[in-house]
Amino acid sequence: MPPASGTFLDVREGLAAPARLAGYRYVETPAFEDTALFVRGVGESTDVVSKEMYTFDDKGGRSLTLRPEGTAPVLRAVLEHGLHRGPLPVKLWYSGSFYRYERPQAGRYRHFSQVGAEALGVEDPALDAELVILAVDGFRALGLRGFRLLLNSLGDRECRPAYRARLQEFLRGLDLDPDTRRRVEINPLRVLDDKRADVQRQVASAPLAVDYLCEGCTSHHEQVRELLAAAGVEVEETPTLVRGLDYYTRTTFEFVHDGLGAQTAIGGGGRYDGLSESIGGPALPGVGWALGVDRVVLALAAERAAQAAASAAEHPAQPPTATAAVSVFAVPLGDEAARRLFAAVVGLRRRGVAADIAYGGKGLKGAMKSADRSGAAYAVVLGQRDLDAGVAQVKDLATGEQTAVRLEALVDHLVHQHREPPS
RNA sequence: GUGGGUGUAGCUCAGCUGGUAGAGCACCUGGUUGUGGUCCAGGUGGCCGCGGGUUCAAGUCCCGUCACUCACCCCA
Repeated sequence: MPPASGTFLDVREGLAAPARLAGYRYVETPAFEDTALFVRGVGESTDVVSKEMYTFDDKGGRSLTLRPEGTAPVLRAVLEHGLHRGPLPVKLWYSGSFYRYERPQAGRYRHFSQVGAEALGVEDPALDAELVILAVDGFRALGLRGFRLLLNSLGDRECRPAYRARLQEFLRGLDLDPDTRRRVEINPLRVLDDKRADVQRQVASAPLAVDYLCEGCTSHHEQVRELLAAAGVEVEETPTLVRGLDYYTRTTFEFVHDGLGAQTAIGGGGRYDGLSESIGGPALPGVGWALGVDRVVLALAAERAAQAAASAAEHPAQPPTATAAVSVFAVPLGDEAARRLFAAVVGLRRRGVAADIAYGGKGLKGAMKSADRSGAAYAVVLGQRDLDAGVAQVKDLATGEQTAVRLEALVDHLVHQHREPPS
């Protein structure tokens, strides 16, 4: 709801802007997909698939699922429409709502919003680096400061099996609860990601993926790091970083922030070279990220609150800032004036000037109050007296200064004023 | 799926050991028959989340239920 929705929109556009500049093109996929896409793509052993999906049967008996993430749908759409047969890489971005059936809490909603970007068809570490840089630039452009980038490599189909077996062996020797023991068998890497202190203590000495990477993965990871360093992006190597979706290989990263309550991630992603095959497509490497719009909004709010608290210590409380929705607000007195000003407002809008008018035959005082609340720079008052004189009163709401402007020249005058706003 | 907290005016909240609903802000009107912000006066606005129970009497006590919220697991 406004006014927060304004920030929401800014964040959504701010996160997408760098990707657009980098040649990513917009893709829009359906809000729901065949359930099997997520089961096979995201992975049956993940929490997302095993307990967090909004799944239902449609009237034709098909099992559908409200999308819990964006990568599998984008890849599905690319394969279905043959974009991977055109020039590579295929670079796409998206923005929209995603759904996960979980108990909501601060920063975690059942219906949330993400902006995502994917680069498909080329296995080049420069794409991994490009994407990370685009996300960092998006955050920075929005004014976000207190975020960190965690980076890891999970290996590929060549080296991951050996690591997985070694890790499994280690985890089986620990004292873990039944749920976690089950996870050791299905998806051992994710046990490393457990936040609980006693689990963390036990896995502190676990074997790490970095130590088991094959030559190809080591080289890929090294190149990503070098490119990020060259771009001035600070990285925290985090060997225990494992993401909750099964399709990641090699590069894995997460952006974290402290202002989200119990949540920390404001975005994440990585490489997913096997995903295409697992959903029945050809071999098609890919890398991408998803950034949480709601979470970035919260992170920005947390930073602003911290800043306000800091400056409140030095300065007295500042008045709430009115959001300027329009720059001109028309105040008509009587039917004839209302017709004339309505036409003027329409004319202003058509020439790119944000304008509004008092509706409902409000009295002068009430209409002026509306003008004030609207945040407009100018009010235009028109009554019978002015009509008789062939003018309208243009009032600068900041200074209170008021000048008569001939009616024929009113729109031109305001357009001009709008381009050269009062100091 | 598990645990805690909260549901009263548009918003933020008060309402004591049960006695029939309040404040501030917002909104509207007037003070000013053609001028906003400040000030003053007045006004609109409540199935007290919903259902049941106890009682002469329930916003208040009891049971159930729903919603919201925070946290766990996990994730954006």
